[in-house]
Amino acid sequence: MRNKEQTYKQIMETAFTMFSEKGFDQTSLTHIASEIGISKPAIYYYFKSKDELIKTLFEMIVAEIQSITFIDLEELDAKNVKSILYQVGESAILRQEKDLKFNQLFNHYVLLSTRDDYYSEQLTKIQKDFLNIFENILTKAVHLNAIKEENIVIKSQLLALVFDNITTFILTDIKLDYKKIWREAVDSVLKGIEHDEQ
Amino acid sequence: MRNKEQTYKQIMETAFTMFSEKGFDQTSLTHIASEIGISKPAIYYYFKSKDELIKTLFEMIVAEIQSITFIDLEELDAKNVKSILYQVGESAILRQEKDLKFNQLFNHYVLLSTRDDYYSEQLTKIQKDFLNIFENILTKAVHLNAIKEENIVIKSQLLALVFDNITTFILTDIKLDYKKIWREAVDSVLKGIEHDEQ
Amino acid sequence: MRNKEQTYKQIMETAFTMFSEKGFDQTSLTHIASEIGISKPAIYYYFKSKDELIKTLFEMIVAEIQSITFIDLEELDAKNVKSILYQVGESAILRQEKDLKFNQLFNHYVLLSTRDDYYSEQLTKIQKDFLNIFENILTKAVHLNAIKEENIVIKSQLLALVFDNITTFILTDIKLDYKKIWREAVDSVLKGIEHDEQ
Amino acid sequence: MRNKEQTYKQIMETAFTMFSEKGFDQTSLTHIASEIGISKPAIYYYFKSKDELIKTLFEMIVAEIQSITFIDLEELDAKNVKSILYQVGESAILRQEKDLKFNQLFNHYVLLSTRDDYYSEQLTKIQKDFLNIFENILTKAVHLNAIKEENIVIKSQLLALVFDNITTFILTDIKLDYKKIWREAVDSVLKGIEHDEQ
DNA sequence: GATGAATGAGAATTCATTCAT
DNA sequence: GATGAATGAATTCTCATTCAT
Repeated sequence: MRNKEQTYKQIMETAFTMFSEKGFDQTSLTHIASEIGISKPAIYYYFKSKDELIKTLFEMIVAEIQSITFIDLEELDAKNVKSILYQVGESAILRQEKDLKFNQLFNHYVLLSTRDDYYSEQLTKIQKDFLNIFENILTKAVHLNAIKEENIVIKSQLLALVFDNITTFILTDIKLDYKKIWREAVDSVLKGIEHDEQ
Repeated sequence: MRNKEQTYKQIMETAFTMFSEKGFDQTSLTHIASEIGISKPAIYYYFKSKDELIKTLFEMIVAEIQSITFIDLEELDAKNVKSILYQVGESAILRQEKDLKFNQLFNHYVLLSTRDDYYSEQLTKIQKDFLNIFENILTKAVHLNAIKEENIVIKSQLLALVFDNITTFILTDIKLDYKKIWREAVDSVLKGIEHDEQ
Repeated sequence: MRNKEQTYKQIMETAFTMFSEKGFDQTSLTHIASEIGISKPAIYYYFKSKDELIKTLFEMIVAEIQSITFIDLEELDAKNVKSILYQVGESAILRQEKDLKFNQLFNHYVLLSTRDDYYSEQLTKIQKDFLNIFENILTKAVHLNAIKEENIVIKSQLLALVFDNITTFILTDIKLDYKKIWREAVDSVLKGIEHDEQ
Repeated sequence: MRNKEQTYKQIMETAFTMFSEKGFDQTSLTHIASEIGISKPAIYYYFKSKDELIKTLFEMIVAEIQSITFIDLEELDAKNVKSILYQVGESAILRQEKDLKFNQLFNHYVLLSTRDDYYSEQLTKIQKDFLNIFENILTKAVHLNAIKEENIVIKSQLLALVFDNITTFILTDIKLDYKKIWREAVDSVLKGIEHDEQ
């Protein structure tokens, strides 16, 4: 009741958890408020509407995704292409296994995007950025002479699809060795286009 | 509209369309009934509750998925492993591009599964079946001496993930050459483990 | 619970009374429903929204006003101009004294019209019709040679204003002899323009 | 904005405008506060409650009405009865055309009076004062031998009703020549009871 | 087979009001 | 003098569900 920042944070965190677990429609502000132990109108003090809360949370998530998937291409050199690629996937797998809620919530936004243009546009942007990451890595690798310029657009899209779906599969009850699968993906895709010294 | 079977069918079809477009929570029985031009209680004549309608629809979808993804391993021989794999993906891509609603609705069930054990269990089964398809193909290919026995479990899981995510990506606004991506996936995965005569 | 027409009528009547007594904002659907002894959603079965209930009631009132203020000009002849005018006012005064709620509710619509174009337009129409009634009577009287053609537009507007405000004043606690006032208005206005035989 | 008096004035002025435009129920303290640029609780520093703000504003209006409708009977003499009466109406019409908000707000209090005895009593008093003004003028005119003592109570009430409704009609979209109507009213009412020299 | 009429529960939102600071 | 933070109560409205007919 005293600390503004704290209440705000609590709302965001509780919303994050509840939305990720039950979706937007099944999570009422009454639920959120009573979970935190505040009154419903208190939420309205911080957010103009439920939609605004959902949107604010989305922006937070987007920012986080962008910071997480950021890769410094400067680090890339002829020798470490593969290990960088391994690492990108492995760190995502690790994070996802630790914070299942994150991707879960993200999926709710994906469905929300089918009925709301704002989310639809934003998500398309994110997905494109995401595809670009792998294309940029492979393109740079070509310039570095680490791999041959062969079908690299398609190959990078393939990697992106695998990467993306691994994080989704982790949400299911199916326990696979996702790290190995990712390494296999990287290996398979690069096999044959790596230069000899690699 | 008088005919029992017909009304039932109409309810199922309308539910299919509306659920896929707006999700379960955003589709009320009132909407469905008025879309068909029947009264709301009429739905209760055919389905005990909204949940039961959702479940019945799910069972229909599951049956359809199983019939669609069925592959007759008998057809497989040493020479056509790759083309069979190509075909599996391509026919799925074709179908999906024609009937976006199907996968869209499936995604709603995926999210529903996070808060309902019944769906969670069913979906896990489906995903496992799905993983098995590719494992069975590759295993058979090994027996047929078409490919070497090298990491084939992981490889088949990799193919399954790509296959699965292609159908999901088709739903987004991002237009990629999914057929090429799938061929690349098959090629990459089999590269190096194919026997010479292949 | 059984009779559709009855429930509808009850809602309309209760809304009529409560709206006229407390205005639209201070009358909640909960109030109306509990006054009738039905549930709140029952009202929604008959009216799409509170606004629609308000509008339906308005249309009823407008129809009633039109039927009440209708005057058959055919009845008018050179001898009865004054007595017809007396009668118009007296019957309105009588009705208003019997059904205070009616004009009270009408006043709420007048205020509503300041924030809703629909009501604003409708009310302007009604007021104009109303002004026309007196103009038509006086014009006809001129044709009948009952009165001289002298300032009759202004005179008819004057009568309309008096007529209108009498019904409003009746709502207040001030008891005046409204019939006498109305007769005085008619007499004053016609004085000097009546033809000799009148 | 720092100054106590000034903030008080701003609240009163903003309340005046907003209440007159949207009525009491549709004007929230939040609206008023944000319009002024102060916090909602600040209003509570000056007024115990919303009701008190409404009441204070009412008292201000009543005072203004009384000052506006005050007529110095001393000015009246046998020659200027009509011109004084013309003037009373014309200045009211002029003022009203300039400040529509005033009468609009007054109307809100009229409706409020139907559910609140305080306003009901106050308004009755005002209306009576108002009726008295015209009665006093005509009575004085009789004493001055300007007009005959004939039905002057009813006549003065008639004038009051016309006067009152003119200011109300100005609020509607109907543009009439209110000055002419008023003159017609005065002329009609006095016609026949004026003394010859008049 | 189907519906008209109705309901209880619960949703988002707004408001006047309070109080520690 | 003024406000940030919060609340209880109320509002409109929607929904899944029921049941007599």
